[in-house]
Amino acid sequence: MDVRTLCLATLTHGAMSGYQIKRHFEATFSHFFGAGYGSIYPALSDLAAEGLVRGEDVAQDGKPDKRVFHITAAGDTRLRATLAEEAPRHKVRSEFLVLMYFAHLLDRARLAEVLDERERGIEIQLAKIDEVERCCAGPPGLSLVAGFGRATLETQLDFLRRHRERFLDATDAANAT
Amino acid sequence: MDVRTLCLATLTHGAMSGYQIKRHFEATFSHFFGAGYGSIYPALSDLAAEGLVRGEDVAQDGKPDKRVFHITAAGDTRLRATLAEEAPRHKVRSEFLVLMYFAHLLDRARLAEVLDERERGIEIQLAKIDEVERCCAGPPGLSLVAGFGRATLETQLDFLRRHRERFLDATDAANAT
DNA sequence: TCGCTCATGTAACGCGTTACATGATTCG
DNA sequence: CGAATCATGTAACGCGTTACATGAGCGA
Repeated sequence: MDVRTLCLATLTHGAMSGYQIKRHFEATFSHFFGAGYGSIYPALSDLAAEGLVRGEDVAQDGKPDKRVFHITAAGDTRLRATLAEEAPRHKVRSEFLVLMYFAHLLDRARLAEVLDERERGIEIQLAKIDEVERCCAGPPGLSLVAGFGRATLETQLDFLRRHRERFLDATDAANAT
Repeated sequence: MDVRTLCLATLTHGAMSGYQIKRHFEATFSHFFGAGYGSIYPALSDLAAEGLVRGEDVAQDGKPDKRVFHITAAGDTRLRATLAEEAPRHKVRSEFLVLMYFAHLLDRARLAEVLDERERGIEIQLAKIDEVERCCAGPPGLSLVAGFGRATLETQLDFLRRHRERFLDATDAANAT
């Protein structure tokens, strides 16, 4: 599944501009999917060229014009077909865990720094999840996905905190700073 | 951090061929990092060209020759410098969660299928983690990373099982099959 | 004999990331 | 006055994924 499909799906919530879609991505599923303008704008152009979405320029006062896209009937049909066929993947690519695996090649201060950074990252994502659940309406899947993310992140944060000393000691065995 | 660095780091465990490195990746951290031959072999060639590793052809009986690589002093220096500087990322890209978020666009049978598949995937990864912890020696980071992975995956599996009905019902609200 | 494992690579392709380019308005 | 927000895009680059090409043993 690519950014194109995700944009198409997002537009089932209502008409939006590329900028708004990006904001929505960040607020709603930044913890499991990321996309930048460099992916979103071209995706929207492609979708429009295929007739799956249609865009209209809207003038705003005090703000730049925006191009608001809405999904077409053809787009809806295509979207459902795509979601029904595609085998969904779940990929994790953690350079953080690679570093933890090779902790014995790091010094203690560096390890502590990396650990702190990861904890902060998790906390930020948890805060975003709390916020989106509190303030925004969404499809039924929203609370499920938020719950999944919260459970995952809380478990990881808890693990990092409880084993902090073990992590830091992984460095001392082979590497006396 | 790219596959090059990961290969370099892996060679600190001892000399290995590209094929063996791939096997090692799969056994040890398939749950948080993936790499195919198309990345590994070129990475090894590059590293050799830079003098960070050195490879020797070894004849085997009953099996094809292999090119065994070992890390050089320059490689070790570069590796430690790289690991000390780089800001490690932790990325998740889950098409599965995207699908769950848009569950209302799916029918119940499809949702059940997707859920089952994800559960199976998690079970496979958990089995791999158990195996690598039982049978293989490794650096101190191994048990930490394995524990992190197990905690994460068990939480997710538990969440999927406990909320299965809620997931399946997310489809019925808007979409009576 | 069929298919799997061991073994090494290349080449094209797809896709996302990053940087760049531009510009009005609002808030501190 | 400077920074942030709103707003849209392009272009190059990097990197991983996939498919392809080849080939000898071994176990069912």
